[in-house]
Amino acid sequence: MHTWICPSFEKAMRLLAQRWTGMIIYQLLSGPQRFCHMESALGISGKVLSDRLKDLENEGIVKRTIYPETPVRIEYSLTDKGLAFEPIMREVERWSQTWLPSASP
Amino acid sequence: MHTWICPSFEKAMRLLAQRWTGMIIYQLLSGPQRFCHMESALGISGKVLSDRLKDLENEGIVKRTIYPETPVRIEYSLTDKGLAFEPIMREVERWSQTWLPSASP
DNA sequence: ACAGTTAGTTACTTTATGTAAGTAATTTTA
DNA sequence: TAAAATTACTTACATAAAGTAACTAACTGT
Repeated sequence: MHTWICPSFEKAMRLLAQRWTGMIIYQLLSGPQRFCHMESALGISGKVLSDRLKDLENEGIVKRTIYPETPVRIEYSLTDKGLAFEPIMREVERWSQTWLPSASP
Repeated sequence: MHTWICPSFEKAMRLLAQRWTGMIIYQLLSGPQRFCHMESALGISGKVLSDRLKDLENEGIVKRTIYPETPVRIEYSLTDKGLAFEPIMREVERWSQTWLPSASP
């Protein structure tokens, strides 16, 4: 059994270990976005994006806002809890730039 | 198509989005460890741990050292590339402590 | 000799992810 | 005005990844 790792930390890691979760949060760090924009920006399928956004909404990380314009516009954005991922993303960025230099063309 | 996200960043995220990868790195940040110790500390199955350690070795994040004692001892440790994950883990820890306070008993 | 440990592997099941097409409500274009 | 496109999804199905449990092989301690 394993009881020696902090459960909060474990849960956070489990979130990030869900495929696409991190990329979705990173994508939303650049501002509120619509479903189909995220779909093409990330190269993710509608099904998985839909699932992930629902999960992230349930976790209180993403907020779904309906603008009842005509046509209706639905935007996804980060809550404070989601915005607080920024330092993590910055460190991932730093690590990747140091240790995974882009391949030569 | 999606070409606007840095490929290095994407690769780093894909690493972390592999289940257990983050937890294994975190576990090894506390020092070199043997297979069966990690197995029980993380509550991961031997099969998956074996797979992940192989992947991480190929990525140059984990080093496998054989001590030809009797009986033979095999230890897994982080390379510099692996140790450089520490700031990321610290930020994940910080986020989790702020936003995922442990449930009441 | 027998049970236990270590570092795995193998076979099989379950879950997660990906792919492609479909839908319903609009809106733009010919 | 009919046909095509867009948005925000869902559904059905295929494949890949993870989990479970049992097994192996080499040793070791009792």
